[in-house]
Amino acid sequence: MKKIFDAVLFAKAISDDTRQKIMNICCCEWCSVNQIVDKLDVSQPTVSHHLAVLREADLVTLREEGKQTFYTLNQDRVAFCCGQLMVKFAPEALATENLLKTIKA
Amino acid sequence: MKKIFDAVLFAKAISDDTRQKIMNICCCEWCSVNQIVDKLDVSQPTVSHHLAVLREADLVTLREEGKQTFYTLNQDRVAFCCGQLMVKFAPEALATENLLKTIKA
DNA sequence: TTGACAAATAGACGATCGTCGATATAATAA
DNA sequence: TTATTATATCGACGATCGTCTATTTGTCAA
Repeated sequence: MKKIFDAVLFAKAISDDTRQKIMNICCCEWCSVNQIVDKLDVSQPTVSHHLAVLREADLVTLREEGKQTFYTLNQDRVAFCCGQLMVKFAPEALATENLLKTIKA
Repeated sequence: MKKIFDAVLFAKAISDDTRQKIMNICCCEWCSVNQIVDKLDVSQPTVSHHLAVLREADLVTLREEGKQTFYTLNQDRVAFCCGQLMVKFAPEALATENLLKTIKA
């Protein structure tokens, strides 16, 4: 369980096209590994590998159910990481100030 | 001039430790290449290479002055890209809704 | 014009990464 | 039990990446 924010780890986790496709697929719903495989042009081991990377960055949540494992994107974590990026690399941008306001409010 | 947002290109650009260090160094000020080199433990060509990557993603702005070239982080671009990431990968998160509100306002 | 300095580019090398097929693990069904 | 299905792990391979040294390009000063 790595709660702490690591900007490089987060960036690396989302810096691959296949991984971003997986993130989109299970963005707003729970998907089994095979369901994800069916929607992509890569092998099942490749999908499992990418899910492991996303898991490592706490970007997906999983739920085991019998033989199957269902994944869904951890949207709150994504939003949190993006917010941290903004604070770190865009401290003077308007959008960042607004973001901080809504957090404090 | 690539104004369009490419989530993978952005993620790849910021997914390296040295590059993030450079981003921090020239976050809120203009720095020459040598000034950046002096604050890091890598060679000048390496810094130039990383600056080219950041330039490719429109994450830095440069100003040439005589022999020197000054770089500064494009904070607005960083904020924009992070916002796009949130819209794409955290559409249902509260922080994203707030972000969109402040943009429309 | 020559020399010094700043930055970019070229080419090479090792490390990391994305992908695969093969296999292991684990749960269910027959 | 045995067979089947779902997923994870292993080991290998080629591609990409980060770094270096050497060199080039461009600017200014003597």
